[in-house]
Amino acid sequence: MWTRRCGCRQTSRVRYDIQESQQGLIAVTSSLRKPSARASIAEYLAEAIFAGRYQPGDFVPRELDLCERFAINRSAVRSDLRQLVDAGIIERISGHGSKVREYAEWHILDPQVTEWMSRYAAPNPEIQREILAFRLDVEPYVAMTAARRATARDLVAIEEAFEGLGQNLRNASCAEERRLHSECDVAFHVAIFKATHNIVWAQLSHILRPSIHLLVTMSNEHASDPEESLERHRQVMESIRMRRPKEAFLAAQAVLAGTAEALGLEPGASSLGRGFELP
Amino acid sequence: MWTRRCGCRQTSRVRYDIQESQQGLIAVTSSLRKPSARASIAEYLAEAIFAGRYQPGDFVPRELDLCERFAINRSAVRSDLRQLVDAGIIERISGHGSKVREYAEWHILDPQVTEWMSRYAAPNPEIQREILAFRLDVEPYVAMTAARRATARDLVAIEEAFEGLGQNLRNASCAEERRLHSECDVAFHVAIFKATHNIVWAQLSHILRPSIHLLVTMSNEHASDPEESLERHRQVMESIRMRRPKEAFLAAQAVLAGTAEALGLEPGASSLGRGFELP
DNA sequence: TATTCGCCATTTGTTCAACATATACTTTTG
DNA sequence: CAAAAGTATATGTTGAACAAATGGCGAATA
Repeated sequence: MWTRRCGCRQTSRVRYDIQESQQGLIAVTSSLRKPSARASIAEYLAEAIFAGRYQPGDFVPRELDLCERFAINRSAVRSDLRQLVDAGIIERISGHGSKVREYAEWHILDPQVTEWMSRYAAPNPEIQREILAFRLDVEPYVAMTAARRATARDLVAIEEAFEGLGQNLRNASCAEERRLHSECDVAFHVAIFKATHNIVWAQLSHILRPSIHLLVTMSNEHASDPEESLERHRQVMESIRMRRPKEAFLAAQAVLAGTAEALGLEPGASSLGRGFELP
Repeated sequence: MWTRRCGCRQTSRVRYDIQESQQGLIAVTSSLRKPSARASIAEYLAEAIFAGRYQPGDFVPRELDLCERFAINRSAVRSDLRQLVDAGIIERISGHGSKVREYAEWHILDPQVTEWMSRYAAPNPEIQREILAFRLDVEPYVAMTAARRATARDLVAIEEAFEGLGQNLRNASCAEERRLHSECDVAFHVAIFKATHNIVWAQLSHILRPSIHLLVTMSNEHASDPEESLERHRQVMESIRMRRPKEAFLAAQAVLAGTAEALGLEPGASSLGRGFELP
């Protein structure tokens, strides 16, 4: 007779719910309420990997173990693992296991990956610094382009985000307020990328998310003048509205200057910015 | 009794091999030799979608149909469809079908997607033009950055690609030669992106593939002077070697100028290039 | 007549079972 | 001692059945 090794009975499901919460997992769905919305293994593993509990070269638990831990069948586990493979995060070696790939091989431009990065923030600081360096490179130019091409509709999006930025600025104490502020910050920059009316730039806006999120988190500690930051954002917005590309370039640089410092990156290291006499 | 609706016998498998080849599919593996390397449904659908046979809003065949056509089981089909979902190309609607998403929603920065784009080329020309516009925006700056940061090892990669570019330049008649030339062209530009030593830029190098591929295809018709193009590439390489950022910027612009014209994009439209007095 | 409710067909989502294949380690045998 | 054979363990593939979601059709109803 073949003894079951994967499928789990309802009893064991409850058992694992408890077991996992002791290990500090992300919230496992209250399985009794809505059994359809199953806990995503991809989500769990992404969190674990981004947090560094599994590092490049490590092997994540094998399929059958994940089946047990999450009281789920193998097909579902494999489906979720597939997502990590498509994201370039893990590599499946037949007959051996699933290995975490090197950071450089991750598809960090994939929206799903950037979402994980912002959600489970502070992945390895190295990638964060790379992304911020990239932002320092391109954002001034993106703002400049937006100043040339932005339509009225684009301005609406930018302005709405800016308004939200101002409203959620005051009481940065509560967590919810901070989250909203972060959202608006992201929305503001994304709206500018979209205003370039180029599909590549627009998609690149996704990679801002993690670094902006990290920045908002850090700015709580360093606590630079929020009023000043808001004013700098306003400068960017106004320059775009007035169709003044050069001013937009400078204003965007100013916005990033402070944030770069907070992360220990000097603005002068910008690869695109140097070598030019600014207009 | 439950009648089988998905799984197919070996007989039906042969049947579909023939049927599909009549429709001009990509080569279906000679199923008798190596049954392990199964025909990828993802590959087939990607080709069909990129070729425009399924357009945004259309529904691709349902799972069971794909099972039949490719003589494969449903799990495999679902696994492959998952890949297209992760690429943002299709959207699965429970109980309805799998719909092709709008071009703007595709994850065109995903390496897998860019590979499909270059392989099955000529997706919608719109995206191609967007990508080239993006290249016009950033490549000069990337070359400039590379000129500052390139190591000796980076130069080796750049030079090797350049050598291959020269060797496969002469007889552009045969398809294999053209393919090699295209490969080297990609390798050359990718090496420069890598030389920036920024993970984001390095990954962005993937999006070169489709536009370079298209360019090589078109250059067969327009037939601009290949010697001249090679010389321009050499200029970029030398500028990077000599650590002359400004020259690298200009040389890269020159390389792209001709290619832009071939695609009906004026270099002056570059969003990053304008507004500055070049050094 | 128009509208809403509920049934039904279709299609994707989940689960379970069994076997095939690839890889690493171990044991056997020359 | 080394090469070959075998074994343990993991992922890969296949097949079957059921569950859930969606859309459309039709009947009951205001």
